Amino acid sequence: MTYSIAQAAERSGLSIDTLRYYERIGLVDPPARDSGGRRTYSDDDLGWLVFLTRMRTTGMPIRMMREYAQLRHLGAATAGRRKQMLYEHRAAVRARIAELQSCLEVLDYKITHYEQIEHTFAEGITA
Amino acid sequence: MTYSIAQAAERSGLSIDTLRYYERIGLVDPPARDSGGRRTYSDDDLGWLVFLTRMRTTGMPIRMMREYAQLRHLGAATAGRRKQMLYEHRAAVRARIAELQSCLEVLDYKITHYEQIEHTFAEGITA
DNA sequence: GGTTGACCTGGAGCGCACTCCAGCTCCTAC
DNA sequence: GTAGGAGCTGGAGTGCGCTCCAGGTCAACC
Repeated sequence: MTYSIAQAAERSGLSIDTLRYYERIGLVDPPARDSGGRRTYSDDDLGWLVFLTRMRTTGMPIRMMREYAQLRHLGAATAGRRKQMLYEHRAAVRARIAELQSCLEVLDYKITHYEQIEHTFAEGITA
Repeated sequence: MTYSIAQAAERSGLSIDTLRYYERIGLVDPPARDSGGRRTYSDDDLGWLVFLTRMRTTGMPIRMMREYAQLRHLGAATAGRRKQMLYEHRAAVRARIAELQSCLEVLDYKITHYEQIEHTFAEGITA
């Protein structure tokens, strides 16, 4: 099964421009081309794109994804280093979640504060 | 208690340049100045800066913080709208956390995959 | 009174991750 | 055979959030 760039964009959640951009900067291998010179993405290509979008979502910088892609290119010998990268990134994502949760508490506190003001104000009116 | 810009930077976690930048774009009110024309931040100023850094950490865009700052300036009458903004932002933060957690699962899966490869490889050697 | 160091201003520059554009080719359908 | 639409390329432009810089002022210490 192969996909046009439009289909690949739709399935990966990236824009067509972004797909070409990722190819240009070496984040994805150049896909096959049809007789007319158009890109045809394979299921493997799609899988990689989806993985990339997941990593982007977690805030992995492009330069890191590129490094990962290059290691992947070098084959099984680099599996250890790739695993190490994922370990480290996982730790970063966990830290980020913790950070967000801590800020969430501040938000909750602030919102409670606003609700108290409203409450006080309502009492003032009925009193 | 007042603070120099360097002290305010240290306590808020923002850089000196960022403090001046925030002032320039209307995110913080211009602080008082000493006889030599230097900024002197009050405890209130500091409190606002800390709140801003929390919101920035959660990914609130600067334009939204500016809107919030402007509403705050208009006084108690805008409290409802500010609360509404915080509600919406809280929902966004929660969604973001959920998204990160879902990507974390992908990461876990991928890492497990690498560990399995290593395991298989180790067996191959000892066999 | 000279040097040092913190701070000032306006404005330019930067890194990131896209996003858009002009001008072209190619296939398809009528 | 031509009109339309998808895709192609190289390169320029964008938005965000800072960050840096030159050239100056000011206060304090020696």
